[in-house]
Amino acid sequence: MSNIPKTYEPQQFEKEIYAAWERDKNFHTTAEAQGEPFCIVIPPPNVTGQLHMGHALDETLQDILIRWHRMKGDNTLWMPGTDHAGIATQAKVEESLRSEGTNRYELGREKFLERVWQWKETYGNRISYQLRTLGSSCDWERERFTMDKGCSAAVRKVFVQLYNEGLIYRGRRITNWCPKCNTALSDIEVEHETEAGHLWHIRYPFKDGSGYVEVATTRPETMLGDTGVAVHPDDERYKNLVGKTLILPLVNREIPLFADSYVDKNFGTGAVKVTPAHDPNDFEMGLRHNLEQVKVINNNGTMTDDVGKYSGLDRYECRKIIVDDLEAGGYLVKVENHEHAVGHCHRCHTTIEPLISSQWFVKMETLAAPAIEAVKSGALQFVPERFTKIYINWLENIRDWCISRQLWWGHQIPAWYCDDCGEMIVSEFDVEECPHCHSKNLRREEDVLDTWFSSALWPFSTLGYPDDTPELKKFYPTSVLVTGYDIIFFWVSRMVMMGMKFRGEVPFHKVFIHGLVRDEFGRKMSKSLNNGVDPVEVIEKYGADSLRFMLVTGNTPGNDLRFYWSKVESARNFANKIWNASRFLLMNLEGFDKDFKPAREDLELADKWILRRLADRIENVTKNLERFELGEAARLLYEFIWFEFCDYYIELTKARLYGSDVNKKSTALFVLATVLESALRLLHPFMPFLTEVIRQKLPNAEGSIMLAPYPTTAELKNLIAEDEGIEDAANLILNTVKTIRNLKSELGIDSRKKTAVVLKVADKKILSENVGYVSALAFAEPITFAEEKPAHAMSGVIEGAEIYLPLEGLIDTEKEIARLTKELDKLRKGAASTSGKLSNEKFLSKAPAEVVQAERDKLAAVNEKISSLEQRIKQLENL
RNA sequence: GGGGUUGUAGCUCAGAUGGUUAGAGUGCCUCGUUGACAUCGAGGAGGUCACAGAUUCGAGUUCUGUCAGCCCCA
Repeated sequence: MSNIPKTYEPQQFEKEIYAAWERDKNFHTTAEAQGEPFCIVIPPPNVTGQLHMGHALDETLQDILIRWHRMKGDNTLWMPGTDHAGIATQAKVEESLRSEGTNRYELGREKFLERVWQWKETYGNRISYQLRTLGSSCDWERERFTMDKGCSAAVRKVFVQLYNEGLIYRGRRITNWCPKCNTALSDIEVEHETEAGHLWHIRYPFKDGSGYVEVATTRPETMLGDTGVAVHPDDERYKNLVGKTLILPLVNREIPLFADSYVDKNFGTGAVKVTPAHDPNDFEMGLRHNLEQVKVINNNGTMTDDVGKYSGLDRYECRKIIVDDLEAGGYLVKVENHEHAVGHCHRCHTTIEPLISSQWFVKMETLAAPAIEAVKSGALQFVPERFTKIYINWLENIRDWCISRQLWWGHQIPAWYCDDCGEMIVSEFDVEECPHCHSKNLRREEDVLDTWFSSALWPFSTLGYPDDTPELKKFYPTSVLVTGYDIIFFWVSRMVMMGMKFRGEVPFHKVFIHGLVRDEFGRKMSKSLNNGVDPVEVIEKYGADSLRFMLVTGNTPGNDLRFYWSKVESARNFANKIWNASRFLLMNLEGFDKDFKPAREDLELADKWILRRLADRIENVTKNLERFELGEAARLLYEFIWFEFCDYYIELTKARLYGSDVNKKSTALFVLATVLESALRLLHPFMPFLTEVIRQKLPNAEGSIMLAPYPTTAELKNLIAEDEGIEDAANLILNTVKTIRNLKSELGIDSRKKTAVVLKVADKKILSENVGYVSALAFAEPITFAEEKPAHAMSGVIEGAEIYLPLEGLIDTEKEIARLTKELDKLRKGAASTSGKLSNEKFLSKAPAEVVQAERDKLAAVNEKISSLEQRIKQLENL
């Protein structure tokens, strides 16, 4: 049996291990395979993007669930793939064109798309390969892309059906326009931020010269497009004035003063200028009151040609000049400071301009209803549950979804316009001839769909839809969706709506929500701050296992976490610990019989104890995995492996390993190997590489660990005896050890220096049978048993034993008395609180019997310790 | 304005369904390298669980309010 190198160097094996898994098709499954289906579809990363910490977290959580289920024996499928990310990808290619001194319009649509596909080919695989370095066990043979043939077919089919049912419509509406990205955006792609602005109060004179109305606005430049002034119908100040005509300053347009209950009487002057072409609320009012829509701002954020001297000015430049002109004309009453929410493009952060244009929309209300019901009925569950409310609240207040984008990279909308008869044809298949007038002068709609439209179909398009494939039958609905809370609206809700609509079932049963990975100061990692930590760099330095373990520990579902290099180091140290414990075992296994099986009666207390602890961990790790408490599961494994297995159990086997009794040595080795091997399997979903490498070296462990069964307590049935008292005995021994260590430290004795110990115990059985354990862990030798308290000695009292370090000459009696008195005070306080409870009638009558009994036991034990200490102190005082 | 969330050791965070002496990692202090590991071992200091009420025999945990931070929506 070969051993492993002295230090843990993940760089030496991670790539190789992954390649072997992939080569052996360990990630692949089929619809026909055995087992309960368990399926996760990956949240597709941007095809031309690169791995960031958010992906690393998302992937790690998914891979843990996937590997666990695969080991459990489920038919486990992790569907990988990437997203075409319309705006982001197009922006990158446009940027590269700009550096070449050209642009997409010069190139033309076809050539431009060729360039994007080229771009995708060049960078498109980078993200997939980076996911591999994390250890993600995706079924790569099934990798998909939102613009591949299948996904495109799904998009077309869905679009056409929704259109035919009247759920998709085209309309001239006011939409959020990004002047920089040069496209319309949906409502949720707009981020509102509070900005310090101004409120300009402007006089609008009546045509008949009978005075004026004062309006207040945050955007004076839009006044050029005003076609009315509105007041609240109940506003006494204006009641008699409604219906009169105003003259728009600077423009001299005649506009009506009208009443509409939308107006807030308490805001500004109670009179609001109405610009139907540049404000969504004004647009609605304009429709209600038949107001003209005068567009004064272009798509690129400059003023239109129809506004005289202001034409061509940038919108903010124009604002300044308008204000100056108003002031010069005597129209400006006052300017107030005013904070207000301003919409920004979530991609480029440019201030959004609401503009009227022809766009495509999805009618949401009928689609939202089943998606709400799915959650209310429990068919779909959020983990943690609190996100349910956010989801429902959003769906209940949903507005129609603007799905058209003025981009070229994406799914081009399957609609054609007949230039001869004006007919619009929406069709799943390309159209050559107008079905109405048979003209061939057809123009295809130039707009593409919002990227999220195709992502919304992801859970079934990747499984084969629109074809009715075996995979779709087997794996839909998928089991869990793992994603960040930031895309519940963008993605999760839309998948549920589309899933309900086109499959009649939820796309996934559970949505496991995680938070964001922040930098060490708690800031979002972002390009503009340049504070992102590259996971690839972390993997290169510390290994994927360490990164994964760091990401999953110390975190609860739905909460953000901070990235600290020290946390990665700590995870790496854990890996190193496992590595060295394994190395120790492998070293000792050399030359020993692999097939040795101990008889149950050969097992010592330590063996029984560690096997019990293992069984306990198997149970609790599994329970926490089931509850999606992955951090808690990881913590339990950390504690078990480091503290119980390494710090105690390994130390306790050394006497046998270095002794001459072959049977004893073999027994110890067997238990060591058994426990380590189980622990590796338990840990494998979290740290896949390390566990694989080590397990391959262990005897009786065949094949890849990722295909081995996940540990169950049933495996240990033959080893774990039902004898009572193991836990108590172990506690007595470990407490004795801790006390001796403590006393030695108090005396400044080197922890490894052998020291004589005297024990005074009522029941000698456990300690005398296992005195070797105490000796090994506490470096105590010789250990003797006494009936009397030795006079010159440091002492410690625990439940069931008194411990003495008889070190005449080293003991300062005064100090020792002081130390024991302090200890005594502490115990008395504890006893007082316990007996207080026990003398409380209400406690005795209302608390459950076992709680009362526990308190009684506690008091008895404390009292025993107290009297022992009191005697000891008296004894010392009489010296 | 509505909703959510967080407030526990110097720092970062765990603490299901109320009952532990409130834990871990990291940092700090003391000591320790001949037999797995200094990426380590032994010991230690460090907490009015934001604040105020309420419920309860019993509250870090439940409820109400206050304060502070963060997020989402309007």
